[in-house]
Amino acid sequence: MLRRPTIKDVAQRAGCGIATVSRVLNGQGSSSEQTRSKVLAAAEALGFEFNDLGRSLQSNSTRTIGCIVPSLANPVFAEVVQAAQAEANRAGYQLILACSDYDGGLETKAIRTLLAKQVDGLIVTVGDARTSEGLELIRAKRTPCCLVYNTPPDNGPGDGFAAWTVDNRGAADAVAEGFARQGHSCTGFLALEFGRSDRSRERYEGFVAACARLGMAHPVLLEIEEQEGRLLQLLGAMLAEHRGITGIFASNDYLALAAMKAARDLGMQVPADLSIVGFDGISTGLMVEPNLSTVVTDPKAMGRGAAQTVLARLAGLEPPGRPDPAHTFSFRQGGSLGPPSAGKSDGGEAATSPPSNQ
Amino acid sequence: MLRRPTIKDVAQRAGCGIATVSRVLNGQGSSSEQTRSKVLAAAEALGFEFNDLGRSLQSNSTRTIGCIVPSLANPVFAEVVQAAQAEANRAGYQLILACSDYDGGLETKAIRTLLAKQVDGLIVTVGDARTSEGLELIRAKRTPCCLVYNTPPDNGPGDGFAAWTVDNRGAADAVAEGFARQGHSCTGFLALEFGRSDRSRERYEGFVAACARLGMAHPVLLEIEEQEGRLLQLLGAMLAEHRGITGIFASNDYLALAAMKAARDLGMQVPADLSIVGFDGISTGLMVEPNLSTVVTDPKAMGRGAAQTVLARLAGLEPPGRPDPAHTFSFRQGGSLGPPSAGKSDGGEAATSPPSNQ
DNA sequence: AGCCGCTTTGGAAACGTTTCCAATTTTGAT
DNA sequence: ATCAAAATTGGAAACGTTTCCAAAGCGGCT
Repeated sequence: MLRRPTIKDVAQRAGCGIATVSRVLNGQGSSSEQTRSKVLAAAEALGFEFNDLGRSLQSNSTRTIGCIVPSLANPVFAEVVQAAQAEANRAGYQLILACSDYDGGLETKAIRTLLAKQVDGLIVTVGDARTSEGLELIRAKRTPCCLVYNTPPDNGPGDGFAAWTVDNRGAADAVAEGFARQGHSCTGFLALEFGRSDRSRERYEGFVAACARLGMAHPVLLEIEEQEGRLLQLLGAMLAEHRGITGIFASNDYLALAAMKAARDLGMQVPADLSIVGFDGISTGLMVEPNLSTVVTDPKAMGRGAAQTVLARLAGLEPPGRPDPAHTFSFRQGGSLGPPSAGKSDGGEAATSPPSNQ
Repeated sequence: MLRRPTIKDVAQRAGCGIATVSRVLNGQGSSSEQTRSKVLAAAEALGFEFNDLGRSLQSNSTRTIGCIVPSLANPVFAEVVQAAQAEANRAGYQLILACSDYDGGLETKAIRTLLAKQVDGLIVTVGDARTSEGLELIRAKRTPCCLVYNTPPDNGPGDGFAAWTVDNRGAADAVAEGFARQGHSCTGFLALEFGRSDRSRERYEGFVAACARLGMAHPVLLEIEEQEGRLLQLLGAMLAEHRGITGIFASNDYLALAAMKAARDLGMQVPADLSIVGFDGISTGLMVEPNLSTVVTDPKAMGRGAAQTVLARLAGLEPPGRPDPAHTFSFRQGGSLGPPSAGKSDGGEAATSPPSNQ
């Protein structure tokens, strides 16, 4: 009595064929009242539950959607996953999750594994949509897929993929304008794992372009490597090295918050000595003093949208329309962005407009 | 050319039997150099990849572990999942994730679905281990399972399950001592979705017992329902209603942080007018001013431990030893816990001193 | 040449399900 | 009663894989 009962066991106990059991238990085809009750009784008595493997093998569909994100430590992705899952469940699909840990090798491996498991669709955030091997695999297998927080490039593996994403360049532009409005000219861009996230790269490029457009100095790229622990010291060293910087644009809110803490620990005032702007709009940003200025995005909407896109494709329907890029983000002015204090506000190209208010 | 190539196609192209292809591609059994290269060439040419469904059906193992947590919005569970996933991957297993959204019905459904998918093992945090239907299903199917953050009861569905958990009562005791040491006597316990989390209940019960032991007043239970939005107002109303309270123990850090913000918005000083202690030790707690006093737990260790326990059972090995309950948490004294200000510090039964300030 | 033992090979069964189809039973109308 | 139509039923194939087992190939030994 170790083995789980199969449909055969039910058939035997009910004294009928397996086809009949299948029909009764799935409520399809016709069956007499008498057989129906016998089958039901047998299934009940044995505690029978279907085995999805046989089912999926036969039906060529697993009612399963794979989802790959860099990490759940970032609440943005946690929300994406949560929303995608809710949406998938509503449609009777299950989500299989994998995290790539910002590692291209793991990313590829995860995609390969999920494809082997015959997921019906995929929702994916890759490190770099221009070079991802995993996307090649997905394309080769023609599995419906939607990118999240990645911009599909014009060529390369990601070309032609559906995507729900944020207008990183536009958002970076808004941030630059925010800095300019407060009278900043000399800024830095803070990124973690810069090479492993095309989002980060796009934000940086957009910021660089916007700074140029606004006559601000070319932003200093502050790239740090490690995640745990030493972040504070690294940041301290960088701020010490680049004294002229009056504002920092961090590629995500976690970094921005860490930078705020580091600045405080270094005896600097935010925003008087150093303004900080983040990206994502995680809720923690609203809990700190001063509030974090940031680019607010809607990860739930992204996850939901991506899921709907994949599900629509699976159902043969029209995918939902995607939002106007300009509405994929909003700049939230918080207390962490203010005019640079007199002592620090330096020349640069923007010296013409001194801070005026507040 | 729509259909994905199967092992049969490879066999045909290589001019051999499917058994041979299976052996070559899996590197098992013997095969001549000549056949090997022909098979490899054919597989390569066709872009063949194994279909895990057939494989799993045959081998009666999916190399898949199911994981169910209430929500990913809580970073504690995000970390649990992350750690469990890393551990599972190391052992060649894949994690299938489902979130129950703190809903018993969804929880049962998710467990049923994962069992139907023939997961080899399960890592689960249920709402209430004493009554969970899902645990019954798992038990009936004899699927190896480890609880996380649940205490297996002496009877009921969870009885006898392995578990990696925190000593909630012990931790609540430490919190009560923390309050007592600072001179608090009249406290409140703040819980969200109280009935849906046996962790919350244990913390409350432990806190009640400890308060009694320490001669403090019976804590007021502040239970709020909604998650989004109105939390601030609700909290405000409660604090206004229970003026005598000088300290709040929140059942998790999110609530604690929200409470801190609410207190501030109400013009109260933390900790002078109101001390706040949380539970979990999420990193955000260290970023706010003042620091959040909290019970620090190690969700990564829990996730890792639970995964190891399940994996060991699958491999027929001894499960790893579980930590001494006393070491499953540590009380972190932060700035949000201090002595009550003179005006508010009241005596004994709390009714004796009417609210005085603000 | 004959035989033994080793390597290599492929047919076939099995895993649990759905579904086609043909066979059987029931129903209803004459 | 008879017959056609409709309802019910179960055998068998199919999904893609692994593995058992018997057969075939082959080298070297007497």
